[in-house]
Amino acid sequence: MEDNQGQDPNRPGNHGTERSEPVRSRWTPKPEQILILESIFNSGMVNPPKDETVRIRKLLEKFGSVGDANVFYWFQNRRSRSRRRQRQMQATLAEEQRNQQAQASGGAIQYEGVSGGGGSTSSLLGFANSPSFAVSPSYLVGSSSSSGVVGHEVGVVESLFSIPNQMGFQEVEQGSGISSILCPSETSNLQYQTGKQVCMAKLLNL
Amino acid sequence: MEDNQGQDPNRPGNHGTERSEPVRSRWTPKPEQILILESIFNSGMVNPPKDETVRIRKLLEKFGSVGDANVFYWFQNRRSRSRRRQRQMQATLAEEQRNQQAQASGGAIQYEGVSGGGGSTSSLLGFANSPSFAVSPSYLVGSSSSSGVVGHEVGVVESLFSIPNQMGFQEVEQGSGISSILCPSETSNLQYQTGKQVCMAKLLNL
DNA sequence: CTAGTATGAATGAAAG
DNA sequence: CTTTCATTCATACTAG
Repeated sequence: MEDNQGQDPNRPGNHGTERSEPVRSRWTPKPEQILILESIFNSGMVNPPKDETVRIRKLLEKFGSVGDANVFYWFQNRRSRSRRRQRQMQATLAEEQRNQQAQASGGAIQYEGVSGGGGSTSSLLGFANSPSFAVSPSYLVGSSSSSGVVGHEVGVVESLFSIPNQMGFQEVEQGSGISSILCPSETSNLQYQTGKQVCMAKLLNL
Repeated sequence: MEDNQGQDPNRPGNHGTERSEPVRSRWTPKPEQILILESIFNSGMVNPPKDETVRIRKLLEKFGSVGDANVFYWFQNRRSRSRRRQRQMQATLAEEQRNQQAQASGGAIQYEGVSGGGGSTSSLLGFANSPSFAVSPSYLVGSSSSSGVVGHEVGVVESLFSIPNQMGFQEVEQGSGISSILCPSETSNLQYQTGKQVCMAKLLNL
């Protein structure tokens, strides 16, 4: 078992190390899958209930094998690490502020370039904060499985925009402003390896 | 209570994370302790009463510091995750039955289970599936003296076989049948990290 | 090759 | 009991 992801070698970092990985000991989400997950997460559903998890899993399965547990773990890890980062950033910030006493000129300390400007909490694609958006019962409607074709993801992404907002909306994260999903700032780091993919847009060949 | 496992240097990935935290914040059960706990759980006592918890704690303390709370939590988590696993397995099976499509290979990432398959109730030491074992009121009754094996832990395990057998023994459910403790099927997965220890026998150098 | 990092998975602890 | 949080471990990947 664990035969997931055996049919999509278009990984950016799939350089000459392994040509064909027979079995993967753990789930390695595809870029499209990460996009979907990030979108959902950024749209506010940071903790999907059980039934939603199943729905998300089914969505993700169009791009590669994935189980409910993977989705569950993904959200749990995402939440946890997002919070941790936030906390550390705050701690660092506070410390820097304390240290500023010795710095007369100071003040130009940034961390990740969270130029949070606006209050627009969401996706460049603008689907989550659209008022009339929130009630569609399915994440994805059609979108047949185009397995392996590289240019087709766009259609997939398009058809992705119908996610219900029926979440508890417990925490819409920090006030520094969420930047784009496609080019995330610190708050939504979706690259899952160092420099593996710098930007989601690039990642999907958009 | 924090100085448990003061002799566990086999940390493979000791990446430089902590710079000032020498003590471990949470209890990390030793292999022997896990064996004991699993044995008890598998023998039917899935929810030990208070006094039994104390007794179990005292037993476990022979192999490392542990508190009553740890034992309590362990059983609670064990119960909960066992249930969850079973539920998820049922759901997955039902769904696959409904689908019955062309999905021969592919994703078998399970929720919390590690692909059970083995129906063979085989214990490498052959003490768990002894007919008189499952119904015995003690955790682990005699029948030691299977020595001659290589590990030092054997002695420890042997000394484990002397437990005052006087428990309430309330519930003996788990209708799917108790599998081996040492090489668990999905009903009793005792490895607490993927690949960390594949089998309890291996874990104890047996 | 080795070292470092990001992250999936596991699980102890605790909250609800 | 169920769900969530926090910590830890193992692994996939990148860089050097």
